[in-house]
Amino acid sequence: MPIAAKYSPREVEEKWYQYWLENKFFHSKPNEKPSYTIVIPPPNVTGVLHMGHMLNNTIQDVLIRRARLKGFNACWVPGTDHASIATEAKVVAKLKEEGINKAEISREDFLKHAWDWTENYGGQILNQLQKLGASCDWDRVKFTMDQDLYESVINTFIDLHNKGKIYRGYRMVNWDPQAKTTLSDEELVYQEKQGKLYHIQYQIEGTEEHLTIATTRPETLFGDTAICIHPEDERYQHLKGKRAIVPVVNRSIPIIEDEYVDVEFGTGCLKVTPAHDENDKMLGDKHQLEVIDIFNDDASLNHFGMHYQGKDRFEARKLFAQELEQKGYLVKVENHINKVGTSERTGAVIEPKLSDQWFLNMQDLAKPALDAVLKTEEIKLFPKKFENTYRNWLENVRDWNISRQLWWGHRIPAYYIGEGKNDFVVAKNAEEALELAIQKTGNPTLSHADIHQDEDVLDTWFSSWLWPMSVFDGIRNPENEEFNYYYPTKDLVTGPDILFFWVARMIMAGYEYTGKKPFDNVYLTGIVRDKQRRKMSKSLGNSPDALKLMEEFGADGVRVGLLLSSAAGNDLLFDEALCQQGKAFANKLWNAFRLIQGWEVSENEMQPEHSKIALHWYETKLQSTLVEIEDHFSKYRISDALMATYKLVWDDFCSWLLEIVKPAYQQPIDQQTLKQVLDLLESNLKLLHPFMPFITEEIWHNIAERDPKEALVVSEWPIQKEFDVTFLKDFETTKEVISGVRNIRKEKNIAFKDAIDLKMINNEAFSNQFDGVIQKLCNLNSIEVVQDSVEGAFSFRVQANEYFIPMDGAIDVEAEKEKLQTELVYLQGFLKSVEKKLSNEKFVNNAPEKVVAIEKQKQADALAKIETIEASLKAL
RNA sequence: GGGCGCAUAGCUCAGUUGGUUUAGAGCGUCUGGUUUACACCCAGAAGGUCGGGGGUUCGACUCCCUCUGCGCCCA
Repeated sequence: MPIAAKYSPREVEEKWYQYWLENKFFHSKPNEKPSYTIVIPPPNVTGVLHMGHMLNNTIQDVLIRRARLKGFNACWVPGTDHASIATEAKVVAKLKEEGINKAEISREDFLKHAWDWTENYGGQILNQLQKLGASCDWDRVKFTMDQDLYESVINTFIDLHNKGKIYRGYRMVNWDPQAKTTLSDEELVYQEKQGKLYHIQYQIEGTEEHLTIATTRPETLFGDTAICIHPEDERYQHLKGKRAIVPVVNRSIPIIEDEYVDVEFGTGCLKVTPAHDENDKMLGDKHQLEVIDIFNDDASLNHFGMHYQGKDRFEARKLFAQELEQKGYLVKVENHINKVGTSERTGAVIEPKLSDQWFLNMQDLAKPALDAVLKTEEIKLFPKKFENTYRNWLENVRDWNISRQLWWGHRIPAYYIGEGKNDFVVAKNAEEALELAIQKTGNPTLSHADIHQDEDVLDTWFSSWLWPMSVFDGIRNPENEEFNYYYPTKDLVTGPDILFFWVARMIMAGYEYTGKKPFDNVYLTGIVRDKQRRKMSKSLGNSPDALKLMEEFGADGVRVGLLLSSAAGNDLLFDEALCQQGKAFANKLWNAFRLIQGWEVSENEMQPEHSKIALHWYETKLQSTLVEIEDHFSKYRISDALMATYKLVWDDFCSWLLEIVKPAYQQPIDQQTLKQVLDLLESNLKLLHPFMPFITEEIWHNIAERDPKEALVVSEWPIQKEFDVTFLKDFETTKEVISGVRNIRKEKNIAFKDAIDLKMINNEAFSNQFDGVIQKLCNLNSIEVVQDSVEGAFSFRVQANEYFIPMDGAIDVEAEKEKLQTELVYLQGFLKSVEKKLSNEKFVNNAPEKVVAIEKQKQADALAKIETIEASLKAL
């Protein structure tokens, strides 16, 4: 049956993915084999597949498919996370479009909408991963809000609370006034903004004197409760112990002294607003200042803002500055660039705000996580350079604010009984909470109506940090068979941007709950950027449509394209040309198969010598590449592993082996050679399968009819055998000879179809084992060993050997001489550098013997070559 | 402001404890080629004083210092 000259991925990919699914090849159950587990970094339910996912999941698929071939029980657990902030924002926006206001519906109704949304869009990204070829165990799909995972999160909260690690604190948090929720430090984006520095006069109480402060936020003046000066500031000694009057507000506030004040900045007088600035809060605590919160939840001013009540903070700033100016309090205004924290999700400027939040004490949790990576190296980061970043964060770790003022997520299992700070219990459900509440208060008449659950939910990371455990139900049932079998997992593949939010915290949770690491290796991928090094983003519109890419280049082509340029930890500059390269490679492989498949077989034909030795060579080459690939994989150098395979298949298999064994036009091939070539092709397919799963499976089944249990996806990785390095080297020399002939043919315009003769002076005593190969690839009548230079011939040299191609017609003696001269000059330069080393006594005495021997060998080789060239020059 | 990292061919990157390297790969560029597997191809070639300066060493792309330019993380 003739097959198409061009490989067309579309139907092939669809067909084989279905086949793999039908035969449950991706499904894993515990068995006697060693496990190889990867849990997917759960993409969030709002997402669609983008280039980052493509890269990340291609790498995971390569690892898991290779593990499967290597005889592990490979299990890749897919799933998604609920992304409370992002999802809630999307649902709120969608409801708004439908004319529904979140504030006007119940929590229950809102959650119904959120679940609808999740069911409609949440699985989308997983379907797209299938197009990429991801060999996840789809029977194991998990979602962070599934009942079992939900319970795991709640149990963890209760446990950590009982251990005293979770506490309720009144703290300054990053408040997003648009989403009306708290953000973690990690969800902030600092942006430089052009602002102004306002210099404002405060009257000193009981005098006609003034002091001047400088502030970027005049509107917070309504919350001022002190002025602070540096105790040693010469300029302000007279202010000590006095009080100042807040302009317009007319409140009297103390002037305090603290070394915290930077005398160089602004005027050296600092206004202190403990409710609205982290540093001011610290000063406030130290000096027992009053705390005046002047903002509503949406960052408009409350009644403390007097006549600005209800006005937004930015509008109030503008208007208040005008009022201060009119009333003569504003001394001057300077331009000032400051870094402002904004919300990663909504873009709103963050308002520091004091509020009641839940915190997790990180001190004890951090210790084992730090040791595991840096001391015992139980967990390895690839590339290693991220260890410093990791250390830096963990050594300066701060308590984790785990509450979010949202509805979509795991609701905090705290139930309040009264108004007091400690009037609450933490329990699994309302029933248990009531019991505990009765115990705690000693009041048996309490009913459900008397307790109410915290309105807030937990940070999404508080569920994903359990992911490697909770997907196997390891939190609720730590002794279950699956958890024991699959955990610890093997590799985690993710981006360095979530090293802290997620990776470090998973490690903490792992040690806290199992005493074991959650994974052995963490592979941190680069960020996919465009050719101009810009991050791919929706707003820039520079991200290609992943699905369209796969349509254009095939999933295999895109996978190869992404991997080719993704050295571990380096950002990947994405260029469609790379996918084109991947596609071309698929086509090359396809055509190699077409060639082999098209051969007529002759049962009588004997195997030619050149085929026999070439096959032996390729077997050896494959073995040496196997070692190389293994080494690359052990260091997570996936792109190098791919490149080694790429060159093996394209250069060694297609360009060398197939050209050698290829029968003459319309001639049949002998059975033995065909069989061996097919075997080797099959080995190639195994090596390629992790990178290009679809086309390899397609060719695999075209080679022979096979049962599902013989499918490539579940076959076996080639066995590593001993191999002869010298033999490989000899072939490399042979290639040089062939190149030499080809060069002469090209330079002298000798058509390939014209057979020529080759004569050689065999100074190096090369074996003639590859003569048949040279003869075939160069179209030679004969190869003859001679003692002296051949006159009237073109010549070239390989090492100290000299080769001649006798040709009728004039030889350009001058050109030959010039060529030889160039070679000679280079060799003499080389020789000189070697001899310089060897004549240096210190080198000879100090360098290891082996190194000296190498230099001596270089010297001898160079001398032999020079001799050859000089002889040739003389002969001319 | 504190910390970390990077700088090698036009581009993207290798170069593993200093010594088989007057430096490698892929892509791109250039030259030639339809020899029926593949022009998504074949055969070749050119291209780098390893960011600048200094030092250690018999020997430095590799180690140290410094300058310059980029990047990242934290505050």
